[in-house]
Amino acid sequence: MTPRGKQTVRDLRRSSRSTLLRHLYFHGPLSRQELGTATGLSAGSVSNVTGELLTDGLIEECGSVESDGGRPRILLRVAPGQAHLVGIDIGETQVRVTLFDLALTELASADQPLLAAHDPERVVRMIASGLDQVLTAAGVPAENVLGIGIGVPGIVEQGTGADPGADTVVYGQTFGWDAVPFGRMLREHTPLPLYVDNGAKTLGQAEMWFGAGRGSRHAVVALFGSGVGACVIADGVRFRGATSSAGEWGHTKVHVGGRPCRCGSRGCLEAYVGAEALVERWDGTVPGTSEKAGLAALLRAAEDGQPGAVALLDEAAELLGASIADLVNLFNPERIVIGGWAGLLLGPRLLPAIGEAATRHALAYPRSRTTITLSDLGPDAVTLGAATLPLTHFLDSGGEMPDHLAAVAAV
Amino acid sequence: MTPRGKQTVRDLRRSSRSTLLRHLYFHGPLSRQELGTATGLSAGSVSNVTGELLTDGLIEECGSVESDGGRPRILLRVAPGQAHLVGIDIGETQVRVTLFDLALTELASADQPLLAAHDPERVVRMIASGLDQVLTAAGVPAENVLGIGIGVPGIVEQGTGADPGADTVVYGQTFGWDAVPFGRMLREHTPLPLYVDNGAKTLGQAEMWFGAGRGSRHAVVALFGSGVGACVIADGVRFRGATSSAGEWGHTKVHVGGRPCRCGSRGCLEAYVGAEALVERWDGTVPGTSEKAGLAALLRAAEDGQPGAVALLDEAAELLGASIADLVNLFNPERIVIGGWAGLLLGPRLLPAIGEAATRHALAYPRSRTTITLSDLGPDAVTLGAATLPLTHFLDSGGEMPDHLAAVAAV
DNA sequence: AGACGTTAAATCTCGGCGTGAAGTAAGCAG
DNA sequence: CTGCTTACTTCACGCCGAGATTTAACGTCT
Repeated sequence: MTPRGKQTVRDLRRSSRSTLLRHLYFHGPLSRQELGTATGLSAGSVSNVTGELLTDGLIEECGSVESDGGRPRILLRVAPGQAHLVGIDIGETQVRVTLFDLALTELASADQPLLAAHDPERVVRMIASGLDQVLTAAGVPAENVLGIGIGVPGIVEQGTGADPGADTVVYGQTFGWDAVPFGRMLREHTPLPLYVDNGAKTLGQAEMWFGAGRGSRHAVVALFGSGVGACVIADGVRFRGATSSAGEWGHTKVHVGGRPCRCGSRGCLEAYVGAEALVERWDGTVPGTSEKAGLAALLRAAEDGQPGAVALLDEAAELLGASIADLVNLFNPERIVIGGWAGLLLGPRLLPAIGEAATRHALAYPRSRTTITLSDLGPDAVTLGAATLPLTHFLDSGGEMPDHLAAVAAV
Repeated sequence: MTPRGKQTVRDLRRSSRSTLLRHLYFHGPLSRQELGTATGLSAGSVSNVTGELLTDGLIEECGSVESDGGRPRILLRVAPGQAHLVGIDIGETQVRVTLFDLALTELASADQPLLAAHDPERVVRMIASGLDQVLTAAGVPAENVLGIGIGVPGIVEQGTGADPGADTVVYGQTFGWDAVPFGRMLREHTPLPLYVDNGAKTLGQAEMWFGAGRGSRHAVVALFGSGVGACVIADGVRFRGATSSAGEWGHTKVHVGGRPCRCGSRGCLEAYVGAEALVERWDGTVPGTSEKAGLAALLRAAEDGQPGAVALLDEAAELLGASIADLVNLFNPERIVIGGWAGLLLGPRLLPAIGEAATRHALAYPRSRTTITLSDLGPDAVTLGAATLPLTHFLDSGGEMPDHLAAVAAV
């Protein structure tokens, strides 16, 4: 059933390198000693592997800590400037390209407005020029970039071949993208490794690494914006499903046959509590026109005690709670994180009611093992999460520098 | 984020053994040659490892196939009688204990009726006596049994220690079991390795190994009986969630605030389409009394064109389709298998309508990648699926014979 | 200052692994 | 019986991690 590939003795080394690199990355500077006890590797192997990583320049010594009378421990850490990462957020209104170092501190950013036209070719050109901008701004040569992570709207079908990023196909209903060969188009502009995923999913990744999901292995990051989405993490890994489209929470039904939804079905969660739907139901605004202002107005009205607004938000909390209860029943997560701009805006007011509704609607046992919290990440989380895609690959491979260097040089 | 443990060079051998054993198990008799090309191992290693497995008695030679003029290929297969497995189904009305050989052919079975009293202590004693019965009936010594897989109703919290099966705790609302230390109680009667899981989940396992889920890596087995449950398989592995209770599909909402459900919430799927609910809505029968007959009567009435019955079944198909659409959106499976006794009974009539409703309610892209089929397993699938639990462990470990032999001998 | 104890890290030996090449076994055709 | 083809086995090699041993780097005590 689960055919794990064969392994040679060299894979052991890769695995050791990966384990040590990962541990150093997430648990700060550590001595070889601590590294050994933490990872279970013998002191000899730690010495051996760290020596290799040191000569590769992937890690570096950084000070020492005295030990009770003996030789001091030398601390090791991942060398942050040895390699770089690019995270890209293709949003509804702009394309944002950010360059990070290995420690994911931001080095340079380039925003480009994306008004009416969402022509794929145009977006790709904007990415290419943004890439140029951030690299020259930070003075980082392209061959130092481990890879480019991109968060796009819509469903992303991952490639499977030797260059999977270049085979990525995007189905973005909001952009009118239907089976756009996004990876292939990008590949014509850059030889760097490409990692494309849904923007909500990269946001979820950021939340798991640096936000409210930190420390949990099973979580659902619920994203509440114009639409509603979710990113499911199972056992520390994003749940993708057969074609990477798992987690489309917004079109789960809360009232079968109820309000019509833009997806063509009726009674979807999004048709009730998506920001677009809420604003429309509140003041009849035409969809798409300044949702953020409309939602803020709805929130102010509710805080002023206006009955219609209060009722609308109460209903939203009830439905969100019930639908979160579905997530609890189906995924049994340790934690549910509510994010997205609408979630951040309404969260402080709605969270207690949502939690209470979830308790009423979910099975008692899994609900008791779940906490529901608000996201605590800023607006740049999508690019950050996108950058974790190549970073994950880097750590998994034990710090393998991609062999695109030659390709970059050749271009 | 994903700390994979360290590995020593000996783990390689375990991995190779597991790969070969697995491949032989699922892809029938094969020659060493074919085994090598299929698994990617070199011919030398295949010879080496198969030699080891042969002397361990785990595999055996079985005939040969001529090759075009050259030395004939010697076929290898897993030795079916070398070890045995026990699968147990704790149902609403009986406890069934079945002994299998390694090829999962049934050797002996013992049924014991379980009427009103579902006292855990009594159930454990019935298991112990059933175990004795099947072992003596088949003449298999206890130390030949690799382990005991048990499907129980309710939520199962897996243990984590050195003897995880013995730390299993069961929360079975239908049986009135609240945090029953089921594993510990069983451990007092047998030293054999224990593997406990929810009965619906073991049924799902059986479906994936031998039923309609065969060949898919991402699937949802939807179980439709008195209640409604599901078993989610992601990438060939059962999706457990944080506390093994993932997949509680029956209490997802189809109409928030709708019909009251026995779980305490309202509008759950189970409150509309569970067999108990259907029968009650059809003829007002008190819950629990001969649901199967009631459901069959409902089906006959619908086939006779009785409007109430037709409407009820049409609504059930619509709701099931909508809720299956939720599963498609959230889990993005390749296949959805509808099983359970009620599913088998109503399936032939409802399947077209369910599929059509699912298409209307799910997102187009993931829906187009999913097929919805009926289960094709018999009523003994729960024990079969339960037996796959120790079998999976056996294959994963590369054919490790548990060291409980000493313990068995000592008892 | 120098010897000593203590702890950290490097080095070395050892058994074990899978690969790939070379060698052997087992059938068939002429 | 010879030669050919194919299946399998054996073996040298490079590499791995564990564990023991050695070296390094400090504080402290005399």
